[in-house]
This record gives sequence, C-alpha cells and structure tokens, in this order.
Amino acid sequence: MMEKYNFEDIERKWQEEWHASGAHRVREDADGEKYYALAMFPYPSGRLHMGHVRNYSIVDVLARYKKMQGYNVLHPIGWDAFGLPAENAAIKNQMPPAQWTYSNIEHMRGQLQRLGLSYDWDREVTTCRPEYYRWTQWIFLELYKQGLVYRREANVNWCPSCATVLANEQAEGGVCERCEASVELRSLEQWFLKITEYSEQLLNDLEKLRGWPEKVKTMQRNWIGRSEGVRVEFEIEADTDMRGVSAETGTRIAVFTTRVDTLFGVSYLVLAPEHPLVEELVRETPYERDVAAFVQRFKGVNEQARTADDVEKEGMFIGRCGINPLSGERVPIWIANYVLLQYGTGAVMGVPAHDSRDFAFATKYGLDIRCVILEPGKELGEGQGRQGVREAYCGEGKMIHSGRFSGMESGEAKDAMADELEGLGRGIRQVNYRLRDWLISRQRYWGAPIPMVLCPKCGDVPVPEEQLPVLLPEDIEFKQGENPIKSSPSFGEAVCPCCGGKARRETDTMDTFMCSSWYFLRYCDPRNEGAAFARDKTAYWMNVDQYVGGVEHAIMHLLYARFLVKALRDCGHVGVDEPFENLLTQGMVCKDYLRDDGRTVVVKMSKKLGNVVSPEDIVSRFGADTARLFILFAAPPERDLEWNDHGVEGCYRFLNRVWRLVLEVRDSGFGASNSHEPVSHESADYALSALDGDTRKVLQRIHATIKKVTHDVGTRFNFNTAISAVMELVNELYLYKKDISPLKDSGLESGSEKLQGRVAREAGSAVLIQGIRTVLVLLAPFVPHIAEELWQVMGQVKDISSLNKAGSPEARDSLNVGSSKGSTPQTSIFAEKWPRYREDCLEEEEVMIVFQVNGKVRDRLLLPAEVARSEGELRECVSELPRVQQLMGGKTVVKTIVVPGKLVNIVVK
RNA sequence: GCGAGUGUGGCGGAACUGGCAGACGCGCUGGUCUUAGGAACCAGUCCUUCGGGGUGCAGGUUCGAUUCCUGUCACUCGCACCA
Repeated sequence: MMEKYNFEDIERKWQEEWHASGAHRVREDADGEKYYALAMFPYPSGRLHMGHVRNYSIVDVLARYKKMQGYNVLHPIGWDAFGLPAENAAIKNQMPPAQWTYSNIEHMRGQLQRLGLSYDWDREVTTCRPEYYRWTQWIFLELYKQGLVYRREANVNWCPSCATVLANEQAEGGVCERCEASVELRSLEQWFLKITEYSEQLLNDLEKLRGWPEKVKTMQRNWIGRSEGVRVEFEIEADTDMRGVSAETGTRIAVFTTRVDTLFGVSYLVLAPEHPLVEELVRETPYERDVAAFVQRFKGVNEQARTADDVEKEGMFIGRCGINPLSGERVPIWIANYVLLQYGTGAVMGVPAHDSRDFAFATKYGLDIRCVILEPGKELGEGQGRQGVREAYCGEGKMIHSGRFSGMESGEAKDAMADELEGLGRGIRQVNYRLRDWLISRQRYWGAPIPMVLCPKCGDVPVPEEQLPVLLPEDIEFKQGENPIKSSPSFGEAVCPCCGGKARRETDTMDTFMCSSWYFLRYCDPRNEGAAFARDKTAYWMNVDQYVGGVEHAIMHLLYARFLVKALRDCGHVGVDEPFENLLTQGMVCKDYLRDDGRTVVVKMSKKLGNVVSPEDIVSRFGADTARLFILFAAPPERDLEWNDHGVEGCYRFLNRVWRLVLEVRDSGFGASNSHEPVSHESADYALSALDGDTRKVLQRIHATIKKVTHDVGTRFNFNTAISAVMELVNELYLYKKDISPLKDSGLESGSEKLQGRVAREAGSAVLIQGIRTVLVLLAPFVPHIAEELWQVMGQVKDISSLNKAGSPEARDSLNVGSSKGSTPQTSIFAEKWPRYREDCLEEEEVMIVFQVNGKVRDRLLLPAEVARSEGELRECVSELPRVQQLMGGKTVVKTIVVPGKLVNIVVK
C-alpha cells in the first residue's frame, strides 16, 4: 500500500531541515555571481493576506531558481512596522503600539515560515526597532547636512474635533473619517525633504530603468510633471493707484505658460486666491471687502476638493488691470478657485480661445474670447468676439491677430515670442515640475522621531550623531486627539547641543515612507552597529536585481526610494544611481462577490466585502505547496488573479498525481534494480538514434519542457505557462510509464528478442526516471517541500545510467538531470544544478505541416523532419493531397507560399 | 480632466518575432471501478443548417491577423500627509 501525500508532515519536516542546516543563509562571496531578489516588505497588520502570499511566492520562485542556477542569492524579509494603525489599535485596546506591532510580527513571521519561503531570517529587519530607526534618523541628519532638509509652514488637513492632523485618505470629501466633522486646512510648521532638487535626475534616469514596466515609468513621469514654458511678466497698470504694492513684490505679475504663442489671446489674468499679491492689490479699494470674503471661502477647502472635476469654476474681478507685454493691451486681473498657488507662479494668463478651462471660465463670466491660432482646415469669419467659438482649440496652427507674429506657424511663434520677451526683460524660458517637496513630518507617535532640537537661541539644531537614536518615549497616554508623544512628560524637554541651554525637542515623527526608502540597503548589512550599512556590503549586493510588489507603490514608495539612493550617493554613502534594476508589479488577488443588486462581480479581496480567503485556511487544508502552486498557476504575475476554490483543488490533485507517479515508479520495479542479469556494456550504450520512437518522443518532450520552463521562469516570469508545461510532461510520463511497464514482460520471447526487449525497456526506464527527475527539479522552486521529499524517494531508485554514455561529459550532465554523482537521499534537490536542455534531443523526427488554400487550413500531414524542412519537397507534397487538389480544381494557382517546417499556403483564383 | 492598461469558450487563462485559435487547469457530460459517496482512471466538451463561422465592434494592410494600422465601444487602474 502506497503512502499518501501527507503534506503536513512533509512540509514540517523540510522546513525544520532547511532551518537546521541553514540552507537559506547567505553571505558575500567573491566567486559567485550575486542575485538580489526582493519583495516589498509587509506592514505587520496582523495576518497575511493572499496578496502577500502571491508576492512572496513569486519572489521565492525566482530566488530558488536563481540559486539552482548557481547564483549567490540574497532573499531577505523584514517589517515596515511604523504607522498609524498601531496607534489606532493602541487607543482601542489600551496597549502600546510596540506591543501590538511585535505580536503581529510574531504571528506573521510564523505564517511566512509555514509557506516555506527561502528567507535568510538572520537578516530580518524591523523599522520600528531602535537599531533600525537610529539609522533612519542618521540618514535624516545626513540629508540635513547636505541642505536637503528644511522647515516651513504648510497646510495640513486638520480635524478640529479630534484635534489631529489627517491623511488625505482620512479626510475624503472634506470630512473626518472618524468623527465626520468637517476638515479644515491648517497652516503648521512642517519638515520637508528637497526631492524637487532631484526632479530632473529622477525624470531622466527613468530611461536607465529598462527592466521597469513602461506603465510605472509613465506614472512617475507624469508625477514629476516636467513642462517647458515661459514665465511672462505683466506690468500692473501704471495709472492705477500703487499704494499697496511693495518694492519687494514688484509691480509685475508673473505667470507661467507652456503656450506663449497664445499671448495675444490673453483676455484676463487670474491669481490664486491665496496669492500674496492679492491682498496688496485690493488694499483700500472698493473691492477689498468682497475679495477678502471670497478668499476666506476657499481657505478652508483643501486643494483636492477644490480641483476636483465636478467643482464649478468660480472667480471675481479684483479691480485692477495688467498690461500685456507684447500687445500692450490692458487685461483685467481676477482671482479664481481653479488656480493653484503651489504650481508655477500661482497665477495664469487666461486664453479662453485656446484653453478649455479658461474657456469655461470666460463663458461663465462673459470675458473676451479671442482666437489667435487657426485650426488647420478651418476658417474664421470677421469679428473675433465670442460668436462662432464653441470650444477652445488647444492644438497648433497658423497665427492670426497676433501683430507681427501673424502668419507664422504657432511652433515658430513660440520661439520668436519667447526671444522677444527675453529681450524685453519681460519673460524667461523656464522648466516647471509638478513634483513638490516631500513633507515628511507627522504629528504622530508611532514613527521615527525627527532628530532635531528647537532652541530659542540657536534655532533648529540637529541632534549630534553620537546621541542617536532619539528613542521614542514610553511614558505615553494613548487617547483620541493630539499627538500622543506630547503626553510624555520628559520627551519634549531637551538641552541644546549647541549652547547647552534649555530647548524643546521636536515631537514630530517621520513619514513611514522614509523608513521604507532605504531598508533594501540595510538588508545588505543588517547587524551593523557602527553604520547604517558598510559600503563594501552594498557595493557587493546592490542593485536589487528583481523587485516585486503591488502597483499601488508605483509612485510614492518607488520615487522616494530612488530619491534617497541618489541623495545618499551624493553624500558618498552608496555607489549606485538607482536601487532597483528590474521591477515586477504584481496584480491584485480578487474573488467573486455578490453585490446588493444581485450581480456577481470579481473584485479585490477585502475584509469589508467579506470575499476573503485566508492563507492559513488554505495552507492547513491543502498545504503550502498547493497554495503556492495555485497562486502562481492561476494567472501571470502582473495580472489580477481570480481566486477559485476548485482551481486550488486542481493544483492539489496535480501534486497528488506527481506523488503517485514517483511512488509507483519506486514500487513497481523500474530502474536497474529490476535487472536479473547485467546488461552488457555495448547493448546499454544507446545512441539517441537507437531509441525507439516513443522513447525519443518522451526524451524530446523532457528537453522541450526544460527549455520552456527555463524561458518562462527566467525571462518572461510567466509561471502559469511554466507550470502548465510541467503538467503536460507529467501527463506524458504517465502514459509512457504504462507503455513500458515491466509487468508487460510476458517472458514468451526468444532469447535474443528478450535481450533486445529488455535493453529497450531499460532505455525506457532510464528515460522515464530522467523525466521524473526533470519534473521534480523544474517544480522545486514552485513547490519546494514535495519536490524535496520526492527527490529523496528518487534517491532510492537505482539509476541505470545507460544514457550516460550517449555523449560528452557535458552532454551527459544535461541529459541526465541530477542523476549521476551518486545522488543520495541526503542530497537536497536545491543542491542540483538547474538543467540545461540538449539541442539534439529537441529535434523531432516528424513534423506536422499545415496545408492551406487561400489562407484556410485544408489538410495537415505528419512528415519526416528532413521533408518538412525542405521547401522543394513540400511543394511536391501538395500534388499528393486529394483534398487540396479538389479545392484547386479548375482554378489557377497565383502563388505558393512555403514556410519550411510550418506550412504551405496555395493562393488560387 | 490628464495619463495608462485590458477585452479570446460556461470560468481562469494559452497561442514568444504575423503562420493549426482555445495549450494547461477548472467546470460540465458519459463510462470503468465502487454497496454508495468520494478518489482514481478512460472518453468527450467553441458554434454550426456540416458549406462554413468564430478572439468587444467597424474598417484597413497581408498569401495569411488574437497578433500590425485606423476608427469605435465597454470595462479597469493611477493622479500628494493610511499602509
């Protein structure tokens, strides 16, 4: 009676074995080529979800595969452990965030280990531990030294009832997610990193990232938002009263435009309501009161709400006029909600005829709409009023009504007008970025404290390096409201490192993105107590060869990490420009969900909807190997994956099938142990050509599978098709095994026939065993436990090794997957070399050729390979095909296309 | 709005540089075995009026299009203080 596939015992056994032998520990090795496989580290939310399982399974396959290929593989894991949920849990459960976090990590670490992921646990990193955040603080100070850190007032979402700062997501619709009070913008002192100083580099270096999905690069490009244009200055009309305008702010309004060619179409100027000039321009004018009221209305509204699609454009005239620097025309100055202070100069020129936003605004307020660019192929009547213009034309065209620029192409005019403005000192070519500086301060407890001291005498003073880490206080009271860190009686008090006087300690903590922007560097040297990382360690391991994670991190995390690496490079701490060589963005794990309206839809698994499947449940019912196999088989990694319980069962069935195949082979006398008398040397020395057709076919399939799986795993990351190829091989081995079963030996043949038969059978057995070994090795990265177990079983099957004599030692090596070298039950399958396929084994004896008439398949023929490859012979074949001849009857052959080895297409009329 | 992506059986998905559409798996149908259920195994499974027709829809390029081009429709995702 064959033992059952007992995944529980097997998985436990091998996990213990790997742990005991330190199978996944890794260190720098000058001889080996390194490979750094990295999954985005998890937030310790409590338990793993299927998205984690998918992410880590993908990376584990790559890590194990590369290792079998002989690479020195770094495959680490850690915890992105700071963040708001821990604080919320602290308030709810009256438990310190640290305790909540560490117990979550404890549980999730167990879950990861249960999945058999090949992490080097000695390198585990936890961002909320002082040993780690000490270096996060150090990095902050390094940036500070470089002048990349500054503090200024900035608007934050503030909930007056909770007395706290909210993230945008917590303030959706302008309402606090917890108490539903309406959120206001509050101006507070905030810490920023000058990421904008790197805008150009962050944009340009995207070119270097050949291994990144185009989609992510496009998102980053848009995010950085480079635009070339001209900063144009409009003089404020001289004959108006200038009382309010100070010398510093000047008497001009600067606007930024990418369409300087439309300058003659300007019919008004608009300032953002918060623009510093506004107040001065209206001071002591009849407009002062109304403008103040208007500005007040928009002060409390956050930008997101103000710029949303459905928000009506609103504005008002402020009683002043500007002068168009090229046309000399007077244009009224307005303020409006659709102009943002943060972008460009906080002011725009209104060109209703050629900008759809301006068009909407001008239409609403009855402002002039002047057409200055003619859409190609269209004509414009006399009179450039509002009549006839139904929508803004935003394209290029011929210049009209633009003084001496009329008649030019708009592209030409752009240059000419920019030149002229520059000559007049009224404009300058400028590049603008949408990217803004990174606000890293959080008025929260559970984060790395910003290592600064605010001294009344010396100002902002960095904490000296030797005083790091600035530890999070533990004498904290957790309750709804203000930053809990302020409840510590001692934390806020500090001695100024500069003057020794009494000072205040900064109580803001850092954005958790800061912690996760350098963890991949720490993995290279995780226990270093004297530095964040040693330069030679990062020099060896960096860059990350393959980074895998959800596309939700396409912008922020990946941009911040790129920025920090560049900044650290400029501080002399790392030698690379970019951290992540190749990036794979995996899709979401979805499941069907019955909506209220009775329709079933497939959406992302979420607790809220209740369509989740717990990894723990699947692992305990089917095992880690099945869970991994299914999640890799159900869809290619970058696509969304639909969870299907039946599909999981299918994968479980497949593993059982592999299990039985191996055990049956072990038990039913395949292999040399079955021989009653030794097969003579000569008869055992098979040449490939001496193998019978079926055996050759199986051998061919084995090598074709090696080729496909290697390509699918190593190059395409299409694990689903790799797995299906192995399934096909298993199906074929099953059929083949039945054919050559030793039980078929009737013993009725004559002596020589018997010998011949046995020789053939032994060749068959050898190929079968080789096939099974191949299956196990190819499956090992996906389902490591069962592969390891069955590899051990195969160690008990004696190898005939007859095929060893079929070629050179190298060829032998690749032909006999992991046989030879006296494979013993003690040898791990992961010590095996990843197999290489043999070209000569791939060649098929017969090839299926398709015959088409006018592009439609009419016949197929299985032809010997030489015939199939010969164009001449294929042409001849056609005349022998009755079906083709019949369809050609009475018609003239126009031409015949022959694709050797594939098809023949006859075009007839 | 701006930007990106995806549309193939009952379902998840294959088809790599244009060359047999539907690999592999699920589900379903019939059978073998079984007291029965399950498991396992075997056969079948796009539609069809048997001519042929089929890859969201309409065109185009080509001997030949799921693949390339143009237009169109539908859906999905991203767009600044959660992680």
